[in-house]
Amino acid sequence: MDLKRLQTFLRVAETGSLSAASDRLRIAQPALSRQIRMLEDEVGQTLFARSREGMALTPAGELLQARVSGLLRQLEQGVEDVRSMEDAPQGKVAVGLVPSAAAVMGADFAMAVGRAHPGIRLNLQQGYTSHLLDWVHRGEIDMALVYRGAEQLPAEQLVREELLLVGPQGHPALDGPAEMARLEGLPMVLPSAENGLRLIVDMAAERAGIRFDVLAEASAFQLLLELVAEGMGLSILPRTAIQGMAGRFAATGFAPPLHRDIQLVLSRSARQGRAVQAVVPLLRDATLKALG
Amino acid sequence: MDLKRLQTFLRVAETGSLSAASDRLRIAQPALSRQIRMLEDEVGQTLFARSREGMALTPAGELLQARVSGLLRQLEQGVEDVRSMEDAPQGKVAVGLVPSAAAVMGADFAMAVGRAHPGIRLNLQQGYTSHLLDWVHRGEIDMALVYRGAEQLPAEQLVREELLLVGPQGHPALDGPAEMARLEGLPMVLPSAENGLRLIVDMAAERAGIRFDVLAEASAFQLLLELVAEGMGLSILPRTAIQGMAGRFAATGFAPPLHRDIQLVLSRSARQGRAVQAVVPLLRDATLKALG
DNA sequence: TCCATCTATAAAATTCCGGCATGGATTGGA
DNA sequence: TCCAATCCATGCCGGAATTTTATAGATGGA
Repeated sequence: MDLKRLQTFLRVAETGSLSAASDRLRIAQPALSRQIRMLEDEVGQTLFARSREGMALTPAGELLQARVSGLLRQLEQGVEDVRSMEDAPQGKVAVGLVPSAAAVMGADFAMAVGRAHPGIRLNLQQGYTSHLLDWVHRGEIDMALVYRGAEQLPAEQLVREELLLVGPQGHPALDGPAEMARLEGLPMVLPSAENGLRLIVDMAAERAGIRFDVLAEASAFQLLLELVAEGMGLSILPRTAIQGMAGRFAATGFAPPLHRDIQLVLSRSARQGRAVQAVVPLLRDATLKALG
Repeated sequence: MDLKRLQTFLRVAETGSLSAASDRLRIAQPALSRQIRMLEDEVGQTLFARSREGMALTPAGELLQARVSGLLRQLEQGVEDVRSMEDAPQGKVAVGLVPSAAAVMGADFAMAVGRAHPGIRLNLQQGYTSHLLDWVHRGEIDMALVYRGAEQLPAEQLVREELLLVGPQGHPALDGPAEMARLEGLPMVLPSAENGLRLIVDMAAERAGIRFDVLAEASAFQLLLELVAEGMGLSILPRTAIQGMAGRFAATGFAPPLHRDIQLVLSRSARQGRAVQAVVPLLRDATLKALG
């Protein structure tokens, strides 16, 4: 097994073509062709389906990619840790954030890492909870901020955000604590389905045995707030989303309260790597500062 | 980073000398010398302390070994899985067993694996719970049978063994359920301290606020039983240890019952690897058959 | 002191790999 | 229908990297 071969395999797999990978790797295309061929011989499987459009992974290729790519990252990082043993931590650290977290605190977090550990190159991935958990599990990324932890991975509870019913000033439904059951049929503007928040809201609605009248969906909270301000309907959003908006909106908590948990999950490598360990407290701090 | 370099590094590290490794790898010694040198340059650390006795790992070397060896195993196995995609599962699977489990079921288990999956090469490691958990954690082995699971790893409860107070026929303490508090000062022969069982017994004694009068310790249950038969003292052993000995000994359970749990812990790679997945049910069956 | 046992170094031989030129296949457009 | 463009594959060559062979250097024990 040659490591370089595996790396070129991964590169070709992600670019989807020999010629494209050849540009990025600054290696002539025939060389890559031969590398892939040799890897295929070694493995005894066809890894790519060749076509006019380039190279597409076969099932065997996908399996190899899934099994190998995380391990290579960890290997690199392990060597990097040894290299910078008595210096400041160095190397690449990959962190996954759910979109809302990325928007609220991504930049601050990245700056904090750059300031505290100039030797660490941060790789920020954005994705939904389920994908992020999968990546952490496979070692593609070292840690992630997600909305509900996995049972199989150790998760650390960081923040519990309360979700509020938001509407224009003076709306009758916002008088006192909100009850889910009384929202039956009310016009709503809600986060769209790919948002983890929506899942929580829908589940709560189902539990209360009601259905919303969802007039609009949007993934950006900003947009939702504008729709609410226009009087289109009510929304359900985390408290942080309407911070600094006092006066333009009214909001009230639910009874019983509705909330979403933000958890930090670490990959196996995260408990070993020095660079990763250096980043963890910064991520924790940034999260608490932005959302706590 | 070259993979071959890392592998020779590991080999040299475990043999402790260039010349010994050169024999095993069928590679001339100067080649190894150069490989190590280049790895050291690459990492920027001295990995071995050279002496007339051979090569001893420096702290940096130990770190590298710890970080890298598990990953390489998993990498090999990943490639092997792709290679044998549509065939029967193949490759090496490393399993750790606590000594007592190894003695009771090790052979049966190994035979079952060989019978069901001829392509799988089984690597059986024996060790104490704490070591095994560490190895699983670092990916050195794929799974282990241990006495208490780790919090950080998903563990599956397999068997709960009841521990019995064992003594010669007619001993007064064996009349009815035993109570820990009444064993104060009684002469005992117990498993020695490296045995996981002893830890449980000691903790129970401490909880009851008593101390045994430990006349003898032994790690082999067989030996302990002989001492008990000689009338040297009482012992505390799992029920399976005295199976088929009815007539020679009397035994009674504790109130409240004392037991030890046998758990199966899987490494991260175990949830991906095909070969590993094929072995898991066999290990489970063998355990239940021998101890359940 | 001499031998045995390590690792390190130097030079020759070999193997491996990347680059260039080119071929073959497929598709889109004139 | 034919040409051009865009893929990947193959053959050959030169250079880099690695292994082998041979040997030196160091060190502790008979």
